[in-house]
Amino acid sequence: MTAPLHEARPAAPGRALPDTQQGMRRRNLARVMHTVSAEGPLSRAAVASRIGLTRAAVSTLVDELIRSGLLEELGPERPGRVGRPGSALAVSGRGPAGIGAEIGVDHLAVCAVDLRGQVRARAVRQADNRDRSPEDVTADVTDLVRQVVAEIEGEGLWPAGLAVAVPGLVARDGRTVVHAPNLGWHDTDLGTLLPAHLPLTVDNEANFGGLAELWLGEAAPHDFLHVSAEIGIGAAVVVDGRLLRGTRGFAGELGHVPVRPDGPPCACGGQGCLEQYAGEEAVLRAAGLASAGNRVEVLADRAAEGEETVRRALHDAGVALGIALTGAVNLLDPEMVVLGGALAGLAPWLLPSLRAELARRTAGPACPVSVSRLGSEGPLLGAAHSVVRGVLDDPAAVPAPV
Amino acid sequence: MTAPLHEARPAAPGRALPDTQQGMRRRNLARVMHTVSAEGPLSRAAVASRIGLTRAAVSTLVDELIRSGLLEELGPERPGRVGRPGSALAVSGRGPAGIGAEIGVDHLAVCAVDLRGQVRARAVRQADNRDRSPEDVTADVTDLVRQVVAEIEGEGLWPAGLAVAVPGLVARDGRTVVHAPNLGWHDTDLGTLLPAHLPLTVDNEANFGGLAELWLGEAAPHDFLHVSAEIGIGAAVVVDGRLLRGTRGFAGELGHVPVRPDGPPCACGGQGCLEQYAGEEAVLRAAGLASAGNRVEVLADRAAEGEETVRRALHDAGVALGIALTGAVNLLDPEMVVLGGALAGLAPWLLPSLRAELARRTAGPACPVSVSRLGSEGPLLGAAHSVVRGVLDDPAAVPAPV
DNA sequence: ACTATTTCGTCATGGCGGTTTACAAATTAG
DNA sequence: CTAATTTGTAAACCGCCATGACGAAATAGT
Repeated sequence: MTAPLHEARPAAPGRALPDTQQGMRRRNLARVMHTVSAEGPLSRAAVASRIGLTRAAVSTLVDELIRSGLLEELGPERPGRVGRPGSALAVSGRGPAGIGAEIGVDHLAVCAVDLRGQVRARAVRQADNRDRSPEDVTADVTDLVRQVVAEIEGEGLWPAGLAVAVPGLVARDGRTVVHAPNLGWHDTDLGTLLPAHLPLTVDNEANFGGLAELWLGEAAPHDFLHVSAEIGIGAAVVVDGRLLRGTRGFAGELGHVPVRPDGPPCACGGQGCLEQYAGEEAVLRAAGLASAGNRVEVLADRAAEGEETVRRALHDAGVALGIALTGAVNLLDPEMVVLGGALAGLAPWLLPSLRAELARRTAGPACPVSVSRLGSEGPLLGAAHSVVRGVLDDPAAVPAPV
Repeated sequence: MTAPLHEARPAAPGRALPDTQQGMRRRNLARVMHTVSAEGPLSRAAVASRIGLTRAAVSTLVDELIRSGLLEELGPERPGRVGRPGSALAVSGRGPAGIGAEIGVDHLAVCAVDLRGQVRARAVRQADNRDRSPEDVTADVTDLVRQVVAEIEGEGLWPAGLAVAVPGLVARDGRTVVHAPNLGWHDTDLGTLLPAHLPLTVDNEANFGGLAELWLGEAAPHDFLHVSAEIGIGAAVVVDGRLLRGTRGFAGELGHVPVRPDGPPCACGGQGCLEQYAGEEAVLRAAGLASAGNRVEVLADRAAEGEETVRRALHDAGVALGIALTGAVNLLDPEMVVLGGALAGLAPWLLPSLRAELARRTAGPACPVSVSRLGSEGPLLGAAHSVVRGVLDDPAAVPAPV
């Protein structure tokens, strides 16, 4: 069946379904799953009042979901209030699981997440993937996926799909890596390289990081800008709970927003792009650490040690980020800005100047800036969860356990 | 019933309706209306195949819509093909109409648009509204609305709602003008000042201009940035056919995107905002026309006459716009950028430098920039049409003709 | 001209989905 | 121990779309 499902862009549950009775049924199944998933164990009556259907209707929906193994009956609730206690329903800890994978420049990671959102298995492999061929790298990924799948199958779980986060631009087809400079990949169709028996989604790691923040973040606002800097500087734009992808899938390229129009030239053809001031390479150079193969982690260490050059470099990067974000905030009026990925670790030294710059340039209250607690785990978790969301969004489309 | 309807943000027809049979019916009514409205006269069978329902189902839907006066039967189609010819259905030229109003700094305008999208009546009043009290201005608007309504009532039309475009920031409640510098209005609730018997929507004129482009524009893409400059420089961000409003309703403030971070100070608290380079006042000053009460029209005249200072001023404004738009395009990856409002008239002198700047700073093909043919009519038409869209989006909610 | 074919619109029937109503079960309040 | 409250389910009902059959109105072929 490999129903197209979601393409990692759920959040508007099943709007594609036809407006027929069957479509209605499917949407209502989805609403039950979402409600139970989001608000913990709930009785049928509680679900009914939340989604606006009658108890009787919810009963039949729940029966169907229990029969397909997506929901579980936990037994009677603790009374507390007057009246017959309900029977608590929870999302099943067995059944379909989402497989997430991350292809980083120096590591590969795969994990499995069940419908409850728990990570049930993971596998990591350190390797310098710069300039390795896509074939080699995907072979390793396939290997890790196999390990993880074998591990969860012992626990009554089976893979419902695979989502892969890559450090680069991905076409809107959700399969093709258009350009991944740090890997040296161009127009690479991962659909032909990865296991064909699993529904596949490929997306930018910044996008998956943003989705992770949307689904798992503490503040978890509905409209925000998630900024991360692994390769270049990417932003995930979340509007009304949906990820903004852009016509070609290239939205969120914060790294090439002009900060000083007469600044140093950039590979993109422009001048004074944000990346020239706050990109990994630029900051390392400004901090005097460009020589060795140093990476972001080193910056945090040196800054913590109080090294003045490093602190100044990060301060300046914060200013540049503040300028670029002022533009973005004026354009999008988000609820907040979240710093994720490598930027989260550098936040203590970036935030003061960043916040100051943003506040200075804004009339009225400035847009709040917070730091993601997911850190570098974001993209991997977001990928795995996107598969899970796909199941919640259309439970009826889940293929049989076999 | 004054159902909340739409708040001028339709496009995702009726997603608010409950997933029950009645909601399904209402959504299907809406789909029939949209289809007939968008694709001209159509037979029941043609509608059925387009929206994926059976002919029988569409028949009952159409019957209901004809009974409520929203659809009309035009009679048998010209045969042409084999088989019995269908009976052409069209949106009714009588019935509910949308009333749009525009409050400009130097004029008021009101118009009525029928379900077919035709302008059926209009009324304009020239008046300098700077620093007139909201009470006085809205009294005039109410007067014009009354004129227009009287005019259309003779033709079997009746007003289904009023939408007002204002030159300023509007809160998300769709009634309150938070800040309209050129009018001198602050936190003004128009809901208490305008006729209470009509469902009211208030929005930024840039937003309505963008919606007009979406609904009436030639290219009519689904994802674009509509830039206009009446007061300040505003942009309407349209994503996936929906207007992006932002958390507080302040999205699209392109005028305060930093262009040169160390540039001249701006009233917003920032420095080097786009408005300091491409805003009306800035351009007039650079063109040496600041002294008199000159406005945008004068610029176009002088530029057409070949006046060098004016041309240089517009060239420079184009460069600044190009820089700001580079940031926006990188962030949003729109299908295109559309210049509207006063900018449309100045396009011949702005476009060359704007396009060059955008192309220079973009890797790969640059985002196309086009000029709206709606010009200064955009906001008014967008407002009126937003009411019409509201009717198409939920035909069942239309109150009785009385 | 006449028949076969195609397509349109409608009607009767049926299935499906949620609602309504009623009721037994399980708890608290008094 | 009774009254009140809440839960979950079953039976009857209603609304909505699908199905299948039909007459109507056009074309295509002989």
